[in-house]
Amino acid sequence: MEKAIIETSAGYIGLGWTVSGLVFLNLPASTLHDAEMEVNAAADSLGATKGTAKGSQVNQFDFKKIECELKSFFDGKTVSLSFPVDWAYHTDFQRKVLQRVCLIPWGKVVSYGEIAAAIGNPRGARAVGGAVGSNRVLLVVPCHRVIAHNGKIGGFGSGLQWKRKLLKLEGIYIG
DNA sequence: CTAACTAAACCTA
DNA sequence: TAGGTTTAGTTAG
Repeated sequence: MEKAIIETSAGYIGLGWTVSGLVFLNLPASTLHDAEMEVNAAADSLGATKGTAKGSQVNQFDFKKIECELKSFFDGKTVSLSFPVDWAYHTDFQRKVLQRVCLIPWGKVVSYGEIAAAIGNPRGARAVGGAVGSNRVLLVVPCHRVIAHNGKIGGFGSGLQWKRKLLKLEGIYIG
């Protein structure tokens, strides 16, 4: 697995990917050191820290593009952030949910229940909550655009303040 | 209309 | 089996 860190106006973003696509993408950390720690922790938890050969030509992944879009995103610009993802570390159900979440356009929000209905489980809203909570590819899979059915913000594993901040970047205000 | 509480529903470890 | 980024229904104020 390849690893890298991208600097944006909001901080240092760590990410990891394979030939198949992105494996994880963290939220901005305030220091380069923190970002490195997070990247290593993420890679470790996936048990894929070994064999990070730098020599292998794994540039099917458009690094330049994601770097540009991430910087733009935190500068408040509208970007698609649609990149290939390596779903190998997710469950089938989680993949279904997350791929559906990927379809939510910039600046829009959807409820957990709507996602559940869209994948054929009208009563599985809570399961959807668990699935988006397992999302390792933040921003690329815009799980922050999934909120509760009554317009409330719902939850966010990495900290609710982040969810608010991300939505604010897209012009959405809650609470 | 809001707040509080309950039950139902579904996936993951 | 417990618990999570839920939701719909009921009841009280």
